[in-house]
Parts: sequence; C-alpha cells; structure tokens
Amino acid sequence: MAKKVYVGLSGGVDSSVTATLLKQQGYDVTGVYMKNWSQDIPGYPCPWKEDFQDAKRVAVQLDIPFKMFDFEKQYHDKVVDYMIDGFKAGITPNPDIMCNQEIKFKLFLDTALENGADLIATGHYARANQGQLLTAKDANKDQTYFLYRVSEKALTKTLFPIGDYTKPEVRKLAKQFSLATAAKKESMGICFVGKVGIKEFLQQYVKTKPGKIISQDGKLLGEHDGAIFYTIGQRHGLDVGGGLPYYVTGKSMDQNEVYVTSDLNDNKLWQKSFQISSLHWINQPPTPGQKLQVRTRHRAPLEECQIEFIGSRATIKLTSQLRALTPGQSAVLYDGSHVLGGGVII
RNA sequence: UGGGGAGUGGCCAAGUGGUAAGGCACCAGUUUUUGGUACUGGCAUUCGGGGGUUCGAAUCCCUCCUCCCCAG
Repeated sequence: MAKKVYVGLSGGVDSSVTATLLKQQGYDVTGVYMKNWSQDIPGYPCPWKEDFQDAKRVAVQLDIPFKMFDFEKQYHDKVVDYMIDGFKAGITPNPDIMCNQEIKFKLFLDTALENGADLIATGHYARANQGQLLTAKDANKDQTYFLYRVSEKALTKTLFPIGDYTKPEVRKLAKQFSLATAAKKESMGICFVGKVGIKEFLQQYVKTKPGKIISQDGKLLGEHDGAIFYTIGQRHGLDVGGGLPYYVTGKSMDQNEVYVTSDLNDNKLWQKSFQISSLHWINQPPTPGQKLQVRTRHRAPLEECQIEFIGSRATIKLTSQLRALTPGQSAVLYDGSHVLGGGVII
C-alpha cells in the first residue's frame, strides 16, 4: 500500500513540482491548499483566489485529490497577531518562521494526519532525514532559515522533495511536466498575504504619529511617520537627504524616535556577539564551545560562532563582526549542513 | 538700507564665458517565501527674480528679492 502524502500546494512552481515528483515516486498524493489569508489591503488585492485556482489546476493535471484547509483564524491568531504585537513592541518579528512553526508544520501536519495522511510534504528548499533538518542542495535557495523552529517529530513525517534539486532544475521539471504553474513568477512578501509592503500592512492595524529622526551626534534631522515602521540597519524611507546615506541604529517606541547614523562603521551597527532567547533545538542543543555556524538573516552567509547558555537564553560569539543584528529576527545555528535550531535575537 | 558673505533639482554640492559633475533622498526594476541590506535604471533645457553685454552666461555688468555673519 502506497504511503499517503498530503502536499501543501500553494499555487506556485515549487509546490507543484513537489507534488509531481512524489506522484512519480509512487506515493498516494493529495494536494491541499491552505487558505490562511484572504483579506485585501488597499492597493494590494489578496492573491488567494488565483493561487487556489493554480493549485487546483495542478491537482487536476496530476489527477490527484485536492482539498482546501481553512486556517484563516489560526493564521491570524498565531502569525498575524504575533507579527503586529512584535512590531508594536518595537522589535522586528519574522512572521514566516512563525507560520512554519505553527501552521505548516503543526496545524497542517496534524490536520493531514487526522485526515488519514501518513506524511506531509511542502515545496521548501530543505532536506529532512530521520528527524534532522539539512540544508538544500541549492545553497542559493536554501530555506532552512525559515524552518529552524520545526519540531523533530514533524520532520520525521515531512518530505521535501525539492531539496534535492536546484531552482533551475525545478523550473525545468515544471516545464517538462507542462505544469500550469511552470512560468509563474516567484512570489514574495509575507507568506500568503501577498505583495503588500510591511508598512501598508501595519497601517491597517496601528495608528501612528510623526516623530523625530536623530543623528549619531544628537542632531534633529527630520521627521518620520512612525517609529514602528523602521528596523535596524534600514536606509530607505527616512526621507533625509544631504551627503551620505543614513542607517537606522535604533529606536524608542516610548519617545517615538528613530536614531540613525551616517557612519557605515558606527559601532552601533556592528556586533561581535549577541543574545538570543526563545531557544528551539530540533534534535539536541548544541554543545557550548563547539565550532558552529550561524545565520542571522535569510540568505546571509554562514558565520563562524560558538554558543554559551545563560539560563533560558544563550550568547552567540562570532569571530567577525556582523552588521545590523535586529531584535525579533532569528539567529539559526548550523553544524555544516545540519540545522540545529536557534533563537530570537534580543 | 554700515561692512562682509551666500543664493545651482527635496537636501548636500561641483562648475568663474562654451552650452548644468557627483552624492543623498525619491521613484521604478532586480535579488529575496519576514523586515532590512545590496544591485541596476530614472530623476534640473536649467542655475533666487528681472534687465543688459556677448556668436554664446550658472559663470561678466546693472537692479530687485532672500538668507547668514560682523558691526550697531
């Protein structure tokens, strides 16, 4: 009896190829569209209907059963609220990491199992092996940064067929299979929500006031439209001209002030160690003092580091300075191609 | 209303007779399943206003306006 796999079909190329590969490999495949968000933001109509249609088309092409799981409420509670609360608190949260943790590899997994699935699969560029998370073949597209909070248990029930291919290969396969989504453009922006800028999105939920932009030497440079919109290292959107570009080094939510510097080497922008909390380890916690690598933003190169634990937190010590480490964003630890887990920068 | 200095696109800023550098910002695009970064492209027929000299002026002359500094 072939194993039953529920594949998350987003309506994009990657998940389409995922489903196709699994079917070829002899699995009993069911395609599932997760409806997590359907609201329009002014100027940015929500693409969920087109995505749903594309997912359905692929399911029809492959002649596999197709379902829709409606997770809108849970997505809003677990991901959207988390994101808005984080921004309100002055940090820069990463909603897509939360989405993987709470929705795709918890709710979707559980729902699929309840529906009789043996396994789930997604179109992530990553590899899972016996409960371990490994980086993708295509280092350029590797998405393990977004997956470090997934549980070992979930990984034992997850397939990432795409992880063994490069993006160009996936594109080629999609073409070979004549998938309806073969030529679809990469989707970007907050997972599921569409191409909305974070600012436009937040403005739907938060009222903001103008505040001061203050330079490294205490000078008032201008006004911003709300400290909540700015994040560490950010250059654009300040509307301050005159000479050199300015980068955000910090902000005060209480004062509604944004602090910037025009000095690229400003020590506020560079750190050689930092702390993380909300630790999550997929298998075992790493060993203090062990030589590891860390990634502090998606697609950033891996940096050598060591970890030290302090209660429920940990300190990451780097061998070179990293730019604009941002509270709320995640630091993910690797031992070569093995993803260990990580935590949230504080 | 005495003296000195300055006015170039939203900002900073080259250019002192030969037909408007550059940077920042902004906009668009690329990269990217968060935010951010980075990269590419676009962006003054015009140099505070008005006259004049000249084949030709942002650059010279006259005049008006504005700002800054020192005097008072």
